[in-house]
Amino acid sequence: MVTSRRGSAPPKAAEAPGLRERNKQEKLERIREAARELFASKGFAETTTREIAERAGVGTGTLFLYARTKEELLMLVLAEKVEAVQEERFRTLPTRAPLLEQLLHVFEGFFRLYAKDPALARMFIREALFMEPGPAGERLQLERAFAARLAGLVAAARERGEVAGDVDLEMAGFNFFSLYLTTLMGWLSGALGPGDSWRPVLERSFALQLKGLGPGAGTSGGNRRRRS
Amino acid sequence: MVTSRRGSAPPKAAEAPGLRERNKQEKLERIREAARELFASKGFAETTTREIAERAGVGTGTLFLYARTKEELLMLVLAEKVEAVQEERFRTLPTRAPLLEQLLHVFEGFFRLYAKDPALARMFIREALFMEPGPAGERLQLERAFAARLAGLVAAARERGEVAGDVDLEMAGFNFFSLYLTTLMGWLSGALGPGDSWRPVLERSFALQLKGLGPGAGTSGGNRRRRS
DNA sequence: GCTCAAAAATGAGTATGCTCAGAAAAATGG
DNA sequence: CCATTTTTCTGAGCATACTCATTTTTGAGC
Repeated sequence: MVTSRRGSAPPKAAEAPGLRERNKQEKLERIREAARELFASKGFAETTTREIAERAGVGTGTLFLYARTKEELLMLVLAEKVEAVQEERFRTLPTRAPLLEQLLHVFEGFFRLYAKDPALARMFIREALFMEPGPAGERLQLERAFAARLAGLVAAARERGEVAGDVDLEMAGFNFFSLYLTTLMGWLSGALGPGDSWRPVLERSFALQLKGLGPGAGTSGGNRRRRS
Repeated sequence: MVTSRRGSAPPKAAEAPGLRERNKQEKLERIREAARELFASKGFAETTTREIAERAGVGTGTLFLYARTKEELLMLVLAEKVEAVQEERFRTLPTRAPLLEQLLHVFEGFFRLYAKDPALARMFIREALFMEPGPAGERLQLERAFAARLAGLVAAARERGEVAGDVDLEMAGFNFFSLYLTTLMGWLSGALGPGDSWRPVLERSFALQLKGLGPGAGTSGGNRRRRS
């Protein structure tokens, strides 16, 4: 038998970290942390990749083994948090509340996250929307999965009788996602007026999607106005 | 009075080209043309600013007096065309057709334009959405103006009785713009399946916005289904 | 025409994202 | 324990977007 100096942990196939893999994970974490700190303190454009490498204690070239571009470093930093927020929001969903309220509950999480550093968030959204898909088409998967979850909310609302039986669930999910995304971009660009709140805008946008434009609809939202 | 050598054209305040202004316009046009040709033949990333400068017959530094960044060169090339398409589409609007048809008429123009070079179009949309506003906030103005025109279409439809009297016109314009934008981005990213058509997607998305989700709505689109 | 101030153009220089040939480190095998 | 192969790391170097001190051009007053 080969002498293994620290015999305590023979590598098992199922969960064999292996020195190599462990080092890689550690390095990735150091890079992530360095990027997070620098982006937060100096901003994205003002941070150089060399700084990040130095702070993470790796060579400048090494950085680009873990992220193909500077923008991917930003993804590394934020994608994690976005996913966490998504999970948390669906976990704490008020399952008995009306659809509109549920949707606002979900999206509020994202707005709150992005509010912490709107400039950085803006860069992140820009990248998330337009990044070239890697070997696997990761980027699209995430959006699709999210739209599907929204469709799930609509499906549940249909069960409750809040929604007509013949609506296309996938399309409904897509539409809500779309309205959210555009509102978010406008908000991050300061187009809603500086410091203005996203909430009433998103709420009215969603309400209009729920109610529709047709003259047949009418009373769903509450206040109707006189025809001129 | 000052001696003006070619006395035929004393500079008038209203429309005084002036040698300076004329040269500037000419140079801008040369730059625009050079950028257009190179972007079209080699792609955006593969084209260097030096190439554009050389082809336009100006110094490399001069380029950045006319466009602050390489991306603004792309705006220079495409914004013009987008505006032209917008005008043309509203001019040829089928004023008696239903709202859905009118909307598709307008947006078809954009999709057709972008279809000529989807990769370039993608870069353009990316820039148009996320460019820092210059001294004046040009970028936002354009989108607002466009959304306002859409709101105008909805207003006209309301006159015709196609749309309920109590809908928020501005919000309706915003929602249609939003649905268009997201569909466009998905299409340009190839998320609708490669070579797939944008039309049915956009049509269904708009139809859902017109009809709404509520169980009260029903008959607007035509075919209604029984509740299960 | 000549002089001079203002505007515009220039291209050598700078900063920085990213590459790649070679070095170092880890696994593998005897 | 050493030899060999495979994987990972590295930083000098490259490409190129953009800057800025200097030069050139324009137009007005005399």
